[in-house]
Amino acid sequence: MPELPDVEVFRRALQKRGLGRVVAQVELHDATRLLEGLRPDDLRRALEGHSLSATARHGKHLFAHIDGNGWLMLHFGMTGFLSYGDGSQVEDAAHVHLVLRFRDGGHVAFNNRRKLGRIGLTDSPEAFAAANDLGPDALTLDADAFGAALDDRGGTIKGLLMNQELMAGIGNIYSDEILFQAGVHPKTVPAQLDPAARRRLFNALGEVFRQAIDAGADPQRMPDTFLTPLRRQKGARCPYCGGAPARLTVAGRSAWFCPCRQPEAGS
DNA sequence: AGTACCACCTGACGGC
DNA sequence: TGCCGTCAGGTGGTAC
Repeated sequence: MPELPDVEVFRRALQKRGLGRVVAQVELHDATRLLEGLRPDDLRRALEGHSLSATARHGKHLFAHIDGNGWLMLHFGMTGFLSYGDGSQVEDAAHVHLVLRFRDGGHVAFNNRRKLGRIGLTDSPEAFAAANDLGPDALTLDADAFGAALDDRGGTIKGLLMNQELMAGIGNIYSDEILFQAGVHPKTVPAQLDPAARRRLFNALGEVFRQAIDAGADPQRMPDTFLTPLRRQKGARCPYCGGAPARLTVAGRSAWFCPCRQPEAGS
């Protein structure tokens, strides 16, 4: 799930349900891999007795400000999400690796089935982004900065969009959706895209993310012009031209696209 | 600079 | 039903 829109939906939920609540207890389960260097005690010391006082997001990373004590960082990998409860009972506990139990009796749980996510502490989201070579959040780019990011770039536009050092937040699913809406083939060489195509991509990025966030990042609630809900669906048809979506491997990932809406450059 | 492949994990799904 | 291969929305290392 977790690309920029998904994480933004998680952030809004945390903002609504976590803000101002005091963490009484930090519970870790089989979380060594997720902590990576951080000791369980560091996390407990940072959080216990403190309230969550703000939320932030940079690309696919979610941050929660710990009142007077730095920031908690969560990265969701391919399978992570947050769940909430008013009581002590944690849903799907087998895949929950971190629980923040609030003083008021409720909790928030970090569910991460495949354990490909990360839990960390940082001085600030900005410091974290800088230390981890993350480019600007994809939703904060303006058209000029986006266009310039394509200059002198080889490889594929799909690979470029997913490069977190250039812009943070776009992953496999949404790179396909942005390319589909913009009518650009995933293997196009970035430097060869003309200004009009760059403008279409920039606009598609903003529109796709805005609409996906509005849909709660749930494919079933996305506009019927979206390709995302049609992935891997037998007999699916392109909502624009009726053609059959196809699959290719691009930049090592599975790319879905519409061959008639997104013709290969030069063809 | 960019890609290919492997690794990390735990499933879900399709074919036989 | 069971077994097996393949694939999965992320990222990091290494090799080319």
